[in-house]
Amino acid sequence: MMKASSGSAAEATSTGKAIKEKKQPAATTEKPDANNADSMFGVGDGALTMAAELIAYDVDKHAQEITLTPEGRLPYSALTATLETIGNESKRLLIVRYLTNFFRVVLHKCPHALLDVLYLCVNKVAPDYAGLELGIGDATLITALASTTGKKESSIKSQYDEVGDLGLVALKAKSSQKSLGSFFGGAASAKKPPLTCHDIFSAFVSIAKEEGGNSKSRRIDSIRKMLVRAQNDEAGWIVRGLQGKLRIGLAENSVLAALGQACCMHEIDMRCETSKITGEKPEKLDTAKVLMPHLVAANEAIRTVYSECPNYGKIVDTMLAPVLAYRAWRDAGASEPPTWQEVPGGMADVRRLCSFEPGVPVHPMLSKPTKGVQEILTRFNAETEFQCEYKYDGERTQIHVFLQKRGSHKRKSDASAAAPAVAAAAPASKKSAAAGFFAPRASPSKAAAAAAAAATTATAETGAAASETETEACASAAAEPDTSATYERVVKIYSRNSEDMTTRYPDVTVLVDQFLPPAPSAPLQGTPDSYADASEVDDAVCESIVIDAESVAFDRETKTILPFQNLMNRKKKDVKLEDVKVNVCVFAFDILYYNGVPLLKKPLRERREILAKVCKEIPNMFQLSSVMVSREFDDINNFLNESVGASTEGLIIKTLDDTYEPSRRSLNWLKLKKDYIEDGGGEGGLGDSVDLVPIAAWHGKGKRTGVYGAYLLACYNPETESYESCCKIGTGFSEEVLESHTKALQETEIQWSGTGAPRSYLLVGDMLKPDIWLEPTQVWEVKAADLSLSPTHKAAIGVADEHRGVALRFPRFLRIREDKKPDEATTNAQISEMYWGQESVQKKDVVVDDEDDMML
DNA sequence: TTTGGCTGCCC
DNA sequence: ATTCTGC
DNA sequence: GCAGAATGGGCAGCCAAA
Repeated sequence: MMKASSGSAAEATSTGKAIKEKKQPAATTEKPDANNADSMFGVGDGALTMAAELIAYDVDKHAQEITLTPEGRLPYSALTATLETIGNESKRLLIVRYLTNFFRVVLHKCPHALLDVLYLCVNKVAPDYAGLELGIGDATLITALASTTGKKESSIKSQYDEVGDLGLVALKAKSSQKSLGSFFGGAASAKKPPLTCHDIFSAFVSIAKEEGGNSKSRRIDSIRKMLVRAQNDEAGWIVRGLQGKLRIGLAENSVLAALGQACCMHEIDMRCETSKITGEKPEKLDTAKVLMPHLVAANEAIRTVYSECPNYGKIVDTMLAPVLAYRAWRDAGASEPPTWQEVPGGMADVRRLCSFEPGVPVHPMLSKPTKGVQEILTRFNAETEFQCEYKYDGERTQIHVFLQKRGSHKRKSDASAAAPAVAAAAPASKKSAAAGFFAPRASPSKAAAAAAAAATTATAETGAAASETETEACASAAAEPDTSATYERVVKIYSRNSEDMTTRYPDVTVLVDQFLPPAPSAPLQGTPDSYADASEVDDAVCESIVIDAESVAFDRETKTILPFQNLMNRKKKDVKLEDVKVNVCVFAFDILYYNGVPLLKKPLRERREILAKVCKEIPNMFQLSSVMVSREFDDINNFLNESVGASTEGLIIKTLDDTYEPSRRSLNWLKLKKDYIEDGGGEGGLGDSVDLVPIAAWHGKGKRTGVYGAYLLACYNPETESYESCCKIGTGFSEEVLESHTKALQETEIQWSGTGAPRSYLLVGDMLKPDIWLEPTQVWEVKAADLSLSPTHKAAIGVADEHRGVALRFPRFLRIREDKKPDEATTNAQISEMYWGQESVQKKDVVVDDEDDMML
């Protein structure tokens, strides 16, 4: 697995293979599993095999093949070897199994490296809500590679175009330099100690934290240092890691599956090991059939935990607490009786200790597209009740409100790392603490305290960088009422991708006090674990709440919804209430938490009822989303039309009995937009379909290497007989179509090495720098959701707007219009009309209207 | 001081 | 965002 | 039907070059 290839060419090919290749149509022995989603969770056919293979895997043997550094660090090469193996595999079950077994080895050999490894696998540097990002893109990497190898940036770029993978470019550059015995990876580096996972992750974190003057060059220096120390194929993985995409068919969901299974297996292994000491007889889990339910449960647990507590540091600390306690006990010579089993944590406790709390964003429910009203009706049988709801075109906003001790703001790194230990020492039932009676605290034994310390140390060593910027959930303050303290209600706002947007919405933050019941002066006593129904919900006082909503740019004068673009014009950093120029109306559509009670497992029907009960609508500022319940085709169709008339995108369809548990199915809602509808008939407003001409192209990357990955499209201006750029397009192509387009259009390439467009009849903004230019020959039918005034594109410039052209939003390829010549493409005038014809765009100035008429 | 490239993050 | 693809 | 990986327009913020 870790065979070091000596030849540089072999190294290059090695990573090259990690790009998924098209599967040969050759006979496969394994039949495709129709129900593969389930087998991912360990329920299908392949799952038994998976379990059996996990049992058969000799963790200890593989652990011995890895040599830790003298400091006890895990070599980076151990990870890259696994990534390499995964990259050569396309079966998801196998990918997950490889990673699972690697995690098991890490847990066995070097548990404190798990967090580093996890972060490197998911290509993150901190939890999403911590607001720490690498700040490295392709351009920076190209500069870094050029400076490391002494090559020109243009040469790196053209190699990138050719091989479609910057990681591969790094490897090639390295090997060519190696033969010259210079810069990177020369003889000198052979003496250096190997890179460790900790080295790489720490470097990533420090790159992310770099800011201010010369920060770019400092980042590049860091990258160069890593690349110089890299051996074999490591440079490729470093580069891919910095790109933020490993591109080996392994992303967050698979990593979570592997984490769950690995922890499950490790606990089983550990129980076997310790049973010899304690004399206990562990449950036999040595057959696939017996093991499988445990794997399924572990999978489910980790998925749920991560969706409610998206913080790997906290999860790992919690999972490892008993393990580390055991090791501490074992390493201490086992003179005292074992108490590590009392340490809370591991699979048994992780759900409880890492559960949903205000202050940490939950993964939001998402929706998937449907083709029309009929599809919705056929999808739901007659018993399934559902609601239709406007789909507002704004920004997803998850609003958290919770009580916090005054002045306790954010906890610092030490508290963050220690959080699991603190949580562990707290009573299991929140209720007993909140009730204010004598809280039976499990007074932590010596070993438990030691374990807590060990867990903290592990994080401090390996994960401090990540933890430091993490904001802890502060709602736990409510569990320990402090009579001397005063409390304030804190508001946090998170985006669809769990980014902290609080500072962007001072207006929404202030709004909270207007639509919510007043805050209690101290934490509520005796809050229930759950509500039997909405009537039990206290709407007199609101201590805490989490609301799911869409914030939409709103004109309070005309009381109309403004286009998405207006919302994006708002300032984003350090926004003061007075700075707000573009007003917002918050359309709330769900409630996930109220006064200490999680509502995720309540059906939508009840959540909606509670939401309506506790939130007071403030017209044009805070409203509940428009909802309609009916299963009549005409009703739904009318509601869809009405929604479009109200400047929204369409409808979201939600079943009334479903819960809010994104770990189970994050795409449980359906969306219905006009432009999804496959009409067949005329274009008549059912989404915008236009016929445009490809006039330039870009080389594809990754799985599109070797074909053009994106094209520049233009509309036709009959007056000037020129083509005006309207959008780029990069989706809607099957692989076959990508091939044929490349083949056909390569013939029409215009040789050109100058700047700007090669022909006067190609009107394209300076910002766009296509790889190649094309003579206008084809017409493509393209679908879009919307049109917008563009800073980059030129379509209908001087017609739709004096200075700006029109561009398409969400463009996708439909088909070639064989029947049309380029000069029969959609015209600039038509594009202008379509732009101004949109509901959300009001033409206020009648004079402009007249001018348009005169021009025609 | 202004401009423009790059990046991340909304959709 | 949308779309395609392998499993 | 999931998960992953291709790709879109366009905004503010940041930093470096002009």
